[in-house]
Amino acid sequence: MGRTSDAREKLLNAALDLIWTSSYGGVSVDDICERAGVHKGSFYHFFPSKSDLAVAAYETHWQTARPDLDRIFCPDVHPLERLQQCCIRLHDGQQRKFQEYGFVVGCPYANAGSELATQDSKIRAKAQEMRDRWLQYLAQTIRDGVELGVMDVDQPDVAAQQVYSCFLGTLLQAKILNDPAILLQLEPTVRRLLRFREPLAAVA
Amino acid sequence: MGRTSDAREKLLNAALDLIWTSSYGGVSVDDICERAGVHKGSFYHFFPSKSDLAVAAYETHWQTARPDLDRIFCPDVHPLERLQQCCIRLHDGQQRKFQEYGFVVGCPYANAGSELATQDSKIRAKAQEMRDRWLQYLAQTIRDGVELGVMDVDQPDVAAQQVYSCFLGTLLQAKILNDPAILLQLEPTVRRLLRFREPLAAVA
DNA sequence: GGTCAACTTGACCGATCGGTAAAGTGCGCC
DNA sequence: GGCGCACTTTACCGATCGGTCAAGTTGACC
Repeated sequence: MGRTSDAREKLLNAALDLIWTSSYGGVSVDDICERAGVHKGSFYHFFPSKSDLAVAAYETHWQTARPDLDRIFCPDVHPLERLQQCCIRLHDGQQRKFQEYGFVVGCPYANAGSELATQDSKIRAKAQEMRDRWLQYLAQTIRDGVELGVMDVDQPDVAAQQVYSCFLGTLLQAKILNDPAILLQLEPTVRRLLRFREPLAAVA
Repeated sequence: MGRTSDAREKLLNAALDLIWTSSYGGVSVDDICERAGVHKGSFYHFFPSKSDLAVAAYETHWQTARPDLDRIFCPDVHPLERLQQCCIRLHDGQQRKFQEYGFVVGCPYANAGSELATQDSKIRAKAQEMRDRWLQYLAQTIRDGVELGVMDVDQPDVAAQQVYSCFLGTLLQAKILNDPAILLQLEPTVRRLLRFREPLAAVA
C-alpha cells in the first residue's frame, strides 16, 4: 500500500556520516537533508525529531558493523588473536576515516555519549547499549582466555570494562591529537592489562 | 585608566560551568551572558567569539586546578601514593558534580576535544595542551616509580599515555552510565597497567 | 484501472543563533 | 575636578535553528 522510498536509508547514512565527522550540535537537520538529497518534510515523515534520527542512525551503524565484529570475536578464534584483530580493526578504521576526511573521528557512540549524555536521555541510553554490546564481546573473550590459561584476570567483567576504557581513551587521544598512529599502542596496552601469558605471533 | 570590571571573570566561570554540564553546542552566548549577569555587548567587549571564550575558560580552569594537582603530584610524595590520590580526586570530583547537578559530567577538556576536535582547531589545540600537562605529571610519576623500583614499565612516556587513556575512558564510561562509582575501578586499573610491585597501604 | 495510503514538495513558522553598532556611563588617573 | 578610556547598555542584524503544514504526486495492491 502506497509508494516506496529509500529516503529513510539515505537520511540514516547522511546523519551518521555528518554527525560522526562533525558533532550532533554541529550538524543541522537542513545539512542532513541536503546531504541525503531529501526534503525536510520527508525527514519529518520518517523521524519525529533530529534526536530520534540520530538514535536510529547509531542502531543502523551497529547492525552494519556487527557481522564484522562477530567474525573478529568468533569463539573459534584464539582469545588473544580476537583481541589483536580487534585492536587492528580499531586502528585501521580510524586510519581510513583519517585518509578520507583528514581527521581522526573517534568512536561515534562515545562521541555522542560525551556530547549529549547530560542533555538527551535517549542518546545516552543508546550509548549505554553500545557499551553493553562491546562489553559482551570483550568479557566473553576474557573468560575464554582465562579458561585457556593465556591471561591472568580475576574478574572478567571488570577486566572487560578496563579494556573498554582503554579503547575509548585511546580513540579520544587519537582524535585530540588527530593522529591515528596513537592507536598502535592499543594492543600492548591490552596485553599489559590482561597479563598475556604467551607472546603473540606476528600476523603474516 | 577607565573603569574596572569583574564581568570577564563572571563570563569565564559561567561558560565553564554551563559548557561542562551541557556541551559547547548546547550552550548559547545568551545562556552564558544570562548566567553571568552580563550583557551581550560586554561579552564581545572581552572576547572576540564564543570559541575564544571557551578556550580562555579552559585555561582559567586549569590554573585554578593546578595547585591541587601540584600538591597531588608533589615529588616528595611516593609515586604510588601520587597515583592513588589522583584516582581518588577524579572519583571525588565527579561525585561532587554528580551530587550538585545529578549528572556525571566527565572531563571538561576531553568533552571539548571529543565534540570539537574536527571542527575548531583552537579548541583541539587546547585539549591537546591539557593532555600534555597531564602527561607530564604522569610520566614524571612513572619515571620516579621505575627509579624506586616500585613499578615495572619499559617506556614511561608510553605508560603515561596508557594511564591517561584509562582516565579518559573510565570518565567517559562513568558519564555514559551516569554513575560515579565506575571511577572506583581506576586505581586497580592503573595498578595493573604499571605492575605495581608492592601493595599500597589503605589510607586511614 | 481505480483507489488509497505512502511519500514528496516547498513554503512557512516563531525562536534563537552568533555577532554588531553606537550611544551612554562611571571610574582611574593626572 | 575633569579628561579619557574601559566598560555597559540596548537595540538590532541577517542567518539559521528544529519543526509544521497542506497540497500535491506516485506506486502497490485489489
